Amino acid sequence: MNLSIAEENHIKSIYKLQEGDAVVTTNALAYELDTKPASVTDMAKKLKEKKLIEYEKYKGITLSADGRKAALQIVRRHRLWECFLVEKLSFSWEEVHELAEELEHVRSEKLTNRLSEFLGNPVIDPHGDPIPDANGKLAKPRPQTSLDQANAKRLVVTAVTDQSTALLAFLNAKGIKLGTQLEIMAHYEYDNSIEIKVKGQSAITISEQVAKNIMVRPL
Amino acid sequence: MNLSIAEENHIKSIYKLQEGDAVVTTNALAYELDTKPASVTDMAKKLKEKKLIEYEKYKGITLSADGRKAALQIVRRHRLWECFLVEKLSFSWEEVHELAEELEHVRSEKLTNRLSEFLGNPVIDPHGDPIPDANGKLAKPRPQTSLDQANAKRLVVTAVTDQSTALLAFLNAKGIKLGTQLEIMAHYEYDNSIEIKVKGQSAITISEQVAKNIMVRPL
DNA sequence: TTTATTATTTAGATTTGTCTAAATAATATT
DNA sequence: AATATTATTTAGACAAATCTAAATAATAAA
Repeated sequence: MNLSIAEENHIKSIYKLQEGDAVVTTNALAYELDTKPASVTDMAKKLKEKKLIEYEKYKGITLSADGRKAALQIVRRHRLWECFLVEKLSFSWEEVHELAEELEHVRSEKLTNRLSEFLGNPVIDPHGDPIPDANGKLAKPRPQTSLDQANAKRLVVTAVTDQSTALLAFLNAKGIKLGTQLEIMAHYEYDNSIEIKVKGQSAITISEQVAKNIMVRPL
Repeated sequence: MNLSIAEENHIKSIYKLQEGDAVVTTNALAYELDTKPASVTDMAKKLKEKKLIEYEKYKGITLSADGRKAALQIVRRHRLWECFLVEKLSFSWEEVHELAEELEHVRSEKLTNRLSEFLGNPVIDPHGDPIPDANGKLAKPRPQTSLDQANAKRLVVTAVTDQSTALLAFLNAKGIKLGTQLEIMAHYEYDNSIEIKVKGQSAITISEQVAKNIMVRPL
């Protein structure tokens, strides 16, 4: 099955919005892809024709087994390129998403597998997201909670759920990245902000919104 | 100036066919791009509009200064990716062209420059072609002749002019690559075939057609 | 349960890049 | 120089991916 870039992008976004099994709505997908609902409807018909999604008028979209397989390949490529950019070309965390967005569309299995090997077959990308293997299998995620709900005192950053450039740049400025060790100093009930100490730095206070998007596990 | 993939491919092929200053014909370009002459005419109008080429009806095409600059950037990306694929991902000589053809369209200067740095700022690619630097400057090519016209006995392979998979696979099978040392044993007048000894191997005979596409310089 | 609101789809248009077939220009041949 | 051949362009069509505006379905509110 040879997918166009537009088709791949739709498949990938459906996968992202589905989060397991949820039905994806036309509007949500249009918003995610920065297009119009009418365009999504058009594409949905095409992808249904190709048996990559299940879709009935007005009933929303889910990936078929084939669609999920395709999505995992795209995600694999995306995350491997992110690793490459960060580890080999010294790009910072927040810069890599857009570039990986382009590189992911080079659909060569051989290239993908060689790249993976070159990187030491990593299983998580620089944002902490798991990288599907050549068969599309995801490493089972280690238990993690968002920082605002963590109860342990000493924690390690394992992922960031909002990958907007703004948040990633903020975290970068504060010296917070994957694997960074944190210590919770205080919770402020008033606005649910949290005071944390980043290992080797002085304490800072972060908003609830930021805390919600930082995933951690106990050290 | 933001070029589409189709526009970039046209620019690149014009650059390739121009070889310095020659005028490129509609038919030649169509053949090179595996499209139809009518399509080339359409694109020529568009590229002229964008001031990337000089073009008058029935008079053929040449690159403008801007067009040449754009072409050199594309060529730079293409050749850097070829280096990456061969040196870092252990692809063989003849496999990399198609992949680089896709990777070259990721138009990020930062990525290109970081990649170049990562590779040690190479000045020739795995086929022996020079890699333009960030300003589009080409290393001046060292004096070289095709193997069928060489007069020295002992030679080094510096480039291959026909990059068809067939030829590259042939050379690969015979253990001939960039930097390979050759010794000319005999010329056969009958069909202009040449007997050569590849360093460390027994002698082989190659056709005139092959010899014409292997560039060498005296050892 | 009507009515209002929101979500989704349809119909028809647009852009990009391509094509075929026909027309025209340039070049080669007699 | 007239004619034949080849190269190039034009005209009109098509597919992919998108859009806007209007129509319809689903859902929420009165």
